[in-house]
Amino acid sequence: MIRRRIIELLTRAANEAQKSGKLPSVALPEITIEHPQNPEHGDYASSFPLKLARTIGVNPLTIARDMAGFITPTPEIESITVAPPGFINFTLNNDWLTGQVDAILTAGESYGNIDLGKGSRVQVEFVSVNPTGPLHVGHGRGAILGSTLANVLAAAGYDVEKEYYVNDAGSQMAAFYRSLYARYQQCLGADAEMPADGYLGQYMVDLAKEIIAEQKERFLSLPPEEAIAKLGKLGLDRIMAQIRGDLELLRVSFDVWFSEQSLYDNGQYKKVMSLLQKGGYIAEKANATWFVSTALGEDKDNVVVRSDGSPTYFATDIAYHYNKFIERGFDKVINIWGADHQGHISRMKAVVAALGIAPERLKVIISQMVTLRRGKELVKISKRSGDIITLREVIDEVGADACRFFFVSRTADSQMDFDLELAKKQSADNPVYYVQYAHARIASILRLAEEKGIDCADGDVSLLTTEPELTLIRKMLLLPEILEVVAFTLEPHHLAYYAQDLATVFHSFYMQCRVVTEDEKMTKARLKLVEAAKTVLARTLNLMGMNAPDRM
RNA sequence: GCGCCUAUAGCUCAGCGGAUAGAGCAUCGGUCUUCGGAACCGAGGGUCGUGGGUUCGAAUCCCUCUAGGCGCACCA
Repeated sequence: MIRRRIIELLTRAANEAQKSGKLPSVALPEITIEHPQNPEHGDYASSFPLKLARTIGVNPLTIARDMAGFITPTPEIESITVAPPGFINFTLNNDWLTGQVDAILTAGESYGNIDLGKGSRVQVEFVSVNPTGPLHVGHGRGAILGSTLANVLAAAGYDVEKEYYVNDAGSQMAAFYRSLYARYQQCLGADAEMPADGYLGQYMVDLAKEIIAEQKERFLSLPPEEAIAKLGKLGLDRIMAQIRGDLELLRVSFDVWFSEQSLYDNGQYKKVMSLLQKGGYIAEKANATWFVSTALGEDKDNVVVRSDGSPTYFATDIAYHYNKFIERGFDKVINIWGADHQGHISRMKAVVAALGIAPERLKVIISQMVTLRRGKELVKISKRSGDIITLREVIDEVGADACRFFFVSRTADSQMDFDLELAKKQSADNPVYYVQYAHARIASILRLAEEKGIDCADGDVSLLTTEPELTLIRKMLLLPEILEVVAFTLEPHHLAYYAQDLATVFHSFYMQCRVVTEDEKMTKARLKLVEAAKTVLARTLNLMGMNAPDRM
């Protein structure tokens, strides 16, 4: 990656300058470069001399000049200039730039890949919704965030596993089972009351009816406890199938579906509890068992086992993270949670620390709330109240591509409105079509060339010298940098902005440069360029889990 | 009361401590009509919520305040 190359050159120059005595031997600040907004300042610029000036008290412009003298010329770089008050600017060489078109074509679908992760193992756990009902838009946001992030991390050289944690144990599931039993009885004309903490949505009635259609009234005669258990299992399977189906529609897939219950069945829960006990992190208070978070700087302790003997959600999450880090040995674990889990972060970090794991290895991304609207009308999303618009309905209305793009283009930490009316009405203006259109346009050009029997394999890319052509190449070269940023910050929205930028630059090129003309040599060169652009666009769309259509 | 998130153009949002704060939509005005017009080019529009501070330099970092959201369970 050219960005890395330039940073290396600067680092070496700084070291050489120190050796020669032009710069004092002090600890150097980190060398950073950026893309100047003004093209006259080149492709890359470093303000390193300005930063160093502070610590050593030398005129930044002098530092810049001294350092520039130590930068060894390379084929990639056309010129290195020094600009006040102390910038070092780099301009890329045109021959090198055009040569990158061939490089992109050679790389093909792997173009953009970098080796940031060096094969280290990362788990991305996301969605992990309790199987008590259908998914809603908020879950969709987490799903798209997680799957896009996983795609990018894989491209950045990490060994990625995607996981869905199935909460098939615990009190909320118990409430779900009891609700299902009540609806089942009611649908068969029996007298039954919904539990106070029950799930009141219409989908529970539908679920009961589905089960009745298949299983008839056979559970009616069983003792309630047994009926609840058996019905519950059937209900759980059906809801999980529905969730999987919804996620598939969004092109979200998982490598592992991890069962909460298995933590008990496999003894992980017991193991981790005795570990924490030995570490002195467990205390008995008021008839319950507590994790002593206060020993690790937390505000308060947290219950792990209730006074009735049942473990809390926090208890299984402790076992789960023990399993992730210790049993399965992930180097890094990324959890994507909804905003309502914010308060859970610090105590989970405390747990991880108590298990002797560096807390930085656990990254939690909080995706803020999505409010759903139809025009001005707010639609409440609550599984219990029952008045829900499901994720599936939203996908049906706006389509998976638009849905994905819409969610991925906003940072996780700001709340967003999802206006169904607007999403539908403006779907033709949706940026997703703008980007996909660029791809389809290129495909169309390539079809034309094929019809004419033009083979561009021997095309000479050095003919690509005009501004629109070089601008397009420059933009294509940014993809690896974008992947680096996304993998580092865990903020996939940069990808969506890049996709739009790339499409814009292509459309602009298209307007100014005709590809297929009487000029055979130029035609072949531009066909190569356009094919490379198609490669980069497709890769970008695919990383976002979107289609790159040849026709629309 | 405490913790976390947010506040940037009319609207929806980008913005990595750096050189003139950007994009889409909307508005206004152009291009064009031989590779797909679902396109391109241009213009207007901003005291970056408030008030301080750090810095050669702050939308960006620190503090105050205001407004909105989410948490602060022996729910998950």
